[in-house]
Amino acid sequence: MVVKKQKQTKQSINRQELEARILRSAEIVFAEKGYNGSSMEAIAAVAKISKQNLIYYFSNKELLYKRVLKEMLDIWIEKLSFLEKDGDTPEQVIRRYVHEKMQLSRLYPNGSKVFAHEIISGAPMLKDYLVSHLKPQFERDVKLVKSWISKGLIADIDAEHLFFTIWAATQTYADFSLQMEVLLVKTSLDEDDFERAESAVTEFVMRALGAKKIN
Amino acid sequence: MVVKKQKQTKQSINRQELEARILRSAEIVFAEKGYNGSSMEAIAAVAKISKQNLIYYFSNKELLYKRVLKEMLDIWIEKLSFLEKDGDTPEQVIRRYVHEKMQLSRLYPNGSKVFAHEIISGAPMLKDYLVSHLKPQFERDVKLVKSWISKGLIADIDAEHLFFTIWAATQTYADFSLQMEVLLVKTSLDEDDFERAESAVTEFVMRALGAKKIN
DNA sequence: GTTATTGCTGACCGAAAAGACAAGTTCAAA
DNA sequence: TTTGAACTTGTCTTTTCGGTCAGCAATAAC
Repeated sequence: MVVKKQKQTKQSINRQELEARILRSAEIVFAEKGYNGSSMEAIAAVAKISKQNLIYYFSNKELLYKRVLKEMLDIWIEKLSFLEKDGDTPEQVIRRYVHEKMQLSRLYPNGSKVFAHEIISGAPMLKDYLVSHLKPQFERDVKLVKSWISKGLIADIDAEHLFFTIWAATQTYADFSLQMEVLLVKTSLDEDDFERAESAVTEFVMRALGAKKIN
Repeated sequence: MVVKKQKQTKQSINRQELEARILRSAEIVFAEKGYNGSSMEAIAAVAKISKQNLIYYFSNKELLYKRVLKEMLDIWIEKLSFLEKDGDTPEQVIRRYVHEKMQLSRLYPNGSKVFAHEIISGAPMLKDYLVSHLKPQFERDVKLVKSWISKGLIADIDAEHLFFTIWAATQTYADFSLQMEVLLVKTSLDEDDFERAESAVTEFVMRALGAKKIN
């Protein structure tokens, strides 16, 4: 792809920084309030600019929302490519997959929540993207898992539902973190919690694959 | 508890029916739009009554929302008591637990979604309920699982995170059903899908517990 | 049948929010 | 230093929404 070389003026730098700050702010508000519950005013307040200025950068709410969603999804698609490196065993591939997904829950909890709100709501703004981007990757990954099964490398499990379970089990640490905080009596999930979570989920998945040795 | 005997007039019967219809309608709308995105007008439209009449039955939106949430949670708490019946093995208890949870996802997808929206949003109206009702049950259930571990009845797994994983893996079939429909190229998840899902999840959990035989 | 209670509706209000618009300010290039 | 573009803000309009209120209609109690 050709990227137009842009002169870096004081303005253009400010612009980039401010856009990024707006997107982060929007993510926070959308995660907490959903699309309808979030006002441009509230987002502007978090970004510490006026509402009118926010509208100058993102001319309307829907556009801003879609940008937030798309940023999250692009990161996911990128990080979760289920590629086999040479010499990797299925176990290694899946282990890395779970690790990456868990990282994403930890690093981008707000984006994850925005996505969750959107899917639960019937994905009015996202369905096309799911079909065009997520589905091909899903189908490729399922095919790979099935080939492992037919080669006898892993147990004969339900490949599609394996993915659903991995996604659910990892994403829950972003979306439902509040429930866990209440149950574990913590104000927020810390690094240790995520480590425990990751090793619990990893072990869970490894056993599902029929791995002989766990550690 | 003493229940006051109420005369069953034509009016009181209608009232009960209409209240129930309103609650079902509210559940549908809240599931799709979340609290903020749902208008009383929209709920009234689904229930096929006027907005004013809706307000006559439920004097404000917050109250209606809390009723919807509470109904769902009461059902969950009731169905998901992790009680050992005499002679049950841990495997049987957990198998039944997964089965019940899966049933709830199938039978009450809308209530589940309302709950999910609420938790993701930081549970502004639910935190107290979680602490007072869900937490004690969780702690009791975790204790039981840990006792099984110490008796060597099941593998040495992380009890807390086992629950988180089971909840996530089962609830995802209600909350994220749209994503699955897209990926599996279906208009809705049918009975077969739920059966496949349940047996996949059950098998995963059973393996995690270290069960020797799967089928 | 008369009265009291319950159920229901149309008209209205105030608050919040999206966005348009115009005016002013800062900055970079000539 | 001037000029035009990029940036910022205050004001205003329109729409949506939660909720009130007065009055009408149906039903139950006597």
